[in-house]
Amino acid sequence: MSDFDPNLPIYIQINNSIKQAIVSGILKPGERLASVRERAEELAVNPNTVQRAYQELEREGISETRRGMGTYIVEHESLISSLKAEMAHDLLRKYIDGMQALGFSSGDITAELSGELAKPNGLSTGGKR
Amino acid sequence: MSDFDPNLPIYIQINNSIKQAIVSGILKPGERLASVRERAEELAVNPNTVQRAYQELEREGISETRRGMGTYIVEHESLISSLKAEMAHDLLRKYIDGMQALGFSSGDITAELSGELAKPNGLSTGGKR
Amino acid sequence: MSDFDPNLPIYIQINNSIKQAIVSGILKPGERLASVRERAEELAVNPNTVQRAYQELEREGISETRRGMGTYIVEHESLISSLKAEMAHDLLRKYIDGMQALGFSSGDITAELSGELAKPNGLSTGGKR
Amino acid sequence: MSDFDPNLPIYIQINNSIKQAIVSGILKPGERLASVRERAEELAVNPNTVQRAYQELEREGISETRRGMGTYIVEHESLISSLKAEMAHDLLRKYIDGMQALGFSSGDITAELSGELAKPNGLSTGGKR
DNA sequence: GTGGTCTAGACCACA
DNA sequence: GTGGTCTAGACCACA
Repeated sequence: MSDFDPNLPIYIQINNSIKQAIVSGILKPGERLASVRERAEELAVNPNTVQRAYQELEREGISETRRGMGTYIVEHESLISSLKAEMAHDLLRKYIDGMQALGFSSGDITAELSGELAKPNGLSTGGKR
Repeated sequence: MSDFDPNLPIYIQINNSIKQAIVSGILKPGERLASVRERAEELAVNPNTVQRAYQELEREGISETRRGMGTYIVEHESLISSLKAEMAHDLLRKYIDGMQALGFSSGDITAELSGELAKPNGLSTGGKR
Repeated sequence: MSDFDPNLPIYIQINNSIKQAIVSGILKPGERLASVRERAEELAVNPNTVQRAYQELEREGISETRRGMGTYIVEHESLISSLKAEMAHDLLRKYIDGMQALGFSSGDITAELSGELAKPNGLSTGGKR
Repeated sequence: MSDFDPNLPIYIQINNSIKQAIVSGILKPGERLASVRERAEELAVNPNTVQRAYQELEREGISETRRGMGTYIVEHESLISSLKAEMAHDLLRKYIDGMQALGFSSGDITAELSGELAKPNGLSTGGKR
């Protein structure tokens, strides 16, 4: 999984994937993130890049660094759930606004979604960009 | 309207907004785009940046330039409609994939959309990024 | 025939086509060229562009302007034949040098030519760019 | 070697020379190109101009860039050979079409080539444009 | 160091 | 006026 969108900074894409993992429960509050070096190797990316993603995460209050011990996801339960709501709302608005800019009505927007979800493999097409 | 997302190249954002305008009918096939210099001034951006957006557009077969006369949207009607389908599908997949990465089920995804569209001002919140 | 190579100035392409016409006998020494306006209309090009092509032609000693009468091909017979030799040599060197730069041997270069000329429609493929 | 044909965009000439180098085996698949800045200095040209040449190359599927590491020739062996065929055919058609436009017969065309190749220095006259 | 984007501004071919 | 190319040089993300 080292194919990044070249039009978006990689550190932002890494940061995002971590937030997704937290919100979806793959990473739990209090858990330790992979070390910068481990993660960099996995992603075939320079450690500086992972480092920057972790910094952003900390700035957002989602992780915290413990000297010599690594980076941990914050325990703050409500923060996680509000994060989920915020990210979902962001995705939703991007979808709705984008469709409306293309001239789709509310009915169209709902119909397109239903149609796509009804597809046999509706759950796993393409890649997230 | 000169606020660009700092995480995405400006020329891509300009290119995108033109495609939206075409698909939504604001710009019609055969019509002339604003000149590079005009548009650059409007957007408070360097002419080179607008030109790059126009170049991409031409590479995508959406516009054509007539020497000394300006840049025109191609007449090819079917191209416009396939462009609309492609852009809509892109938005849709980004929404679905994003939601699924957050752990939402198909039901949740539909419910969230309906809820948002039902809001009184459901048609014009936030900004398109 | 108004498809010009966008990477070469149009006036040079017009100038070239006139020289070809002279050398191939389509235009004869002493003959009058089409007026700037006529030619511009035929080529769907701005008169200034044709004008510039004619200027170049005169600079090369191939045509001369007679006030109020138009542009005429020079009578100088030897000039025409030397023009033919020069243009042919130019084409030839471009071909040979290009092929050699690609790593072809003299044998290859001859073989490729023979092969192409032996094709059924070997005399009229593609367009001159 | 910084003399460019003023009638052809410099970035196209640079792009061309790289393709020639690849096809003739001077540059091999997988190899790294000189950096934009290095090449710009060598050619006494602005870095932006070299970059544009590299971009075109990438668009043509001939090179790929690795973030922060440089630009590399693609490994795709067949692409190289088809590139060679395409460039040779282009040169050939330009020669044949040009000669025919001058009124030369197929016999003449072949004869001229043989004559030139038979010259003592037939392998290295003039400059490649 | 390496490529990507952007600005500021010049000059050219063409209309 | 209109797009195309080019220079000079800045700043950014990434290695």
